Amino acid sequence: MSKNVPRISEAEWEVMNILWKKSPQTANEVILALQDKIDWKPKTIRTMLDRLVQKKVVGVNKDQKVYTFFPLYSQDECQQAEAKSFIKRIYGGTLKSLLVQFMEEDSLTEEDINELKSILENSKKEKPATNKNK
Amino acid sequence: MSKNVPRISEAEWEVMNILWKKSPQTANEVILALQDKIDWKPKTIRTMLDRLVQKKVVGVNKDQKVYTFFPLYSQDECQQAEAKSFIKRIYGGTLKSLLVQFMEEDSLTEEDINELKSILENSKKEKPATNKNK
DNA sequence: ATAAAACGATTACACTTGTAATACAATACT
DNA sequence: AGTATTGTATTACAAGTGTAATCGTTTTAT
Repeated sequence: MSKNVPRISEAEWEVMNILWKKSPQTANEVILALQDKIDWKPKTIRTMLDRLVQKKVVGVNKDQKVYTFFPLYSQDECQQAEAKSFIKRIYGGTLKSLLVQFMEEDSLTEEDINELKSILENSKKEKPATNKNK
Repeated sequence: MSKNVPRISEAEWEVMNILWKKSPQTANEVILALQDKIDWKPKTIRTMLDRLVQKKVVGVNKDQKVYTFFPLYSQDECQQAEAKSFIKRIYGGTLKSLLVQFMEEDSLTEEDINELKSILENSKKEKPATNKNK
């Protein structure tokens, strides 16, 4: 069903990733969490938060003196949305070609490969009747 | 060694995809090729081409009366660059998690899965000493 | 109670992107 | 040769993004 997630900019993703790890969080907590990861001024992070709220990707709780923020979409939903459009744009729609490329470039270790294989194995999907349209 | 590819915007990718399919091409050829795919005015496509030239992602041959355009980077290089940054941003760097998600969402058919598996199988990479750092 | 510090709201500003239109030059048609 | 057409160059313009700073208001520490 995937409601359509508003678009999240590159910089905004950094903030979302923090909020998905734990929420709700105050602006300051987010700022601290991002501190070592990215070199942004606190005000900048605050701006990102405000924009995410405007976009309605993040909610605010204004009940306490200090606001807390929390995601309004699951990380999965958002990743899903991005991945779909990304793969379509860059790879003409097939996950396969992405994987092929990673393989060819050998950016995957033997171990990665095994892990991926086992993921695929374990997908003996038990959905005989769950025909969820195309 | 992957020179660093300039950033290609979403709309620009459409144009690049056309040029990678065949090149060089005149602006008009590109316009025709995109015609059914996207609803852009010819002028718009022309703008994209010009911007790609500015960014030095596309080259121009001005020797004939009508210019022809051609990519300055391989499709692989560009996909690589995008995929890397994308996966990092969205999936915290692991291709695995992307795959897992596609699996879970069962957006993959039984056949897709088999195909992916065989890709992984066939990667009995013969590179015993090519230890390419982490 | 004041002063300092933190928080929240508003404003800034340049660059990129999507989406063209206008102006000028070269070609092509009549 | 003159006019229509096509190609190229320049310009436009609003929305989105990266990256904050300023201005009040509320807390907090002295």
